[in-house]
Amino acid sequence: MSTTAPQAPTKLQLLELLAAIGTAQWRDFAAAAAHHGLTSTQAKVLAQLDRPLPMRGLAALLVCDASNVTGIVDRLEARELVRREADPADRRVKNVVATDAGREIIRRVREEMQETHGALDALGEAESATLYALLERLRPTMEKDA
Amino acid sequence: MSTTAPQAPTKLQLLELLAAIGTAQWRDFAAAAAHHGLTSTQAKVLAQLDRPLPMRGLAALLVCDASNVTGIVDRLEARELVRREADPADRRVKNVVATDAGREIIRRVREEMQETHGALDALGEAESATLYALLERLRPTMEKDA
DNA sequence: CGCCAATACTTAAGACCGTCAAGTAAACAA
DNA sequence: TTGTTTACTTGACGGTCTTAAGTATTGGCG
Repeated sequence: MSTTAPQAPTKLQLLELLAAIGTAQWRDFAAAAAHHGLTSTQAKVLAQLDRPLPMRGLAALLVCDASNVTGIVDRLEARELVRREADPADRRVKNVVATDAGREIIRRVREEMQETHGALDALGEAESATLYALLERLRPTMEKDA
Repeated sequence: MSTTAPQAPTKLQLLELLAAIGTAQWRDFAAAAAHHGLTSTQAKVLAQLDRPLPMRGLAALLVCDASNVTGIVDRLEARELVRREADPADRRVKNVVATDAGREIIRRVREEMQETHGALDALGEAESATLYALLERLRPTMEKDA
């Protein structure tokens, strides 16, 4: 009953494995960020800023209170990694934009991550594709809130 | 060129997907913990206490400084979810033990997690097995530190 | 044995993250 | 205009985490 197919794991085992992978990934991210003097939260914010985003939008992406974002952006702005720009259409809104320095630093963090996670290189192309497809199926359900 | 096999994802795509899944999982865990008045850190500690562990051991598992553990255990102990017991063999050591209440509360958190992540139920048995095997292969490399 | 280094834990100070409650300013609608 | 909603900030408070210093115990070594 188990020639080619691996043993079927219990749901709990799978859950725990997923958690282990998740925390390992998070630790690597935090380490890479720290290496550049950023907290993981700061790096996470910077990672969203491919395009300008209002404070409110950032809060939504981070799933946290808007007042929290104020402080994080304050600290990033103090280091010139980010800029607040007035929105011409609505003067209540402040759009957060990554500076060149900001883009550069997050690029490096990602690079370092990618380097570290060369772990993925251990997978062949077919395996990568399979993993990707499976995770892609999990995603929508997991990102719905409880 | 894509009859049965899915498209091969770039390493970056896979990395981002893995991150997305990781943070979704973490959010669910935090939410379940909060539902029982625990921070995610506290829940994480409680989750380790299947068996008694010295403070030092906890710090190692959490990959953080020992002084940090003192505070976390203080708060858990104040709520009677955990107890410090003197180690008979080495009087410097304090073993942390989950109380019945502690075991019960973490059981419920897990249950709620498992409930939420009924997302995994969407996978068939064979798919679960494949996913498990793939993640299991990633694990050792990812858990090595940078 | 007596001394000294290593180990386990705690304490205190300081930074950051996160929440809630309250406040300001602008937009918008009746 | 008046009142409501929306975007953001501020302040207070608790939790997490680090670093540096301090206490107690262990264990090695002359």
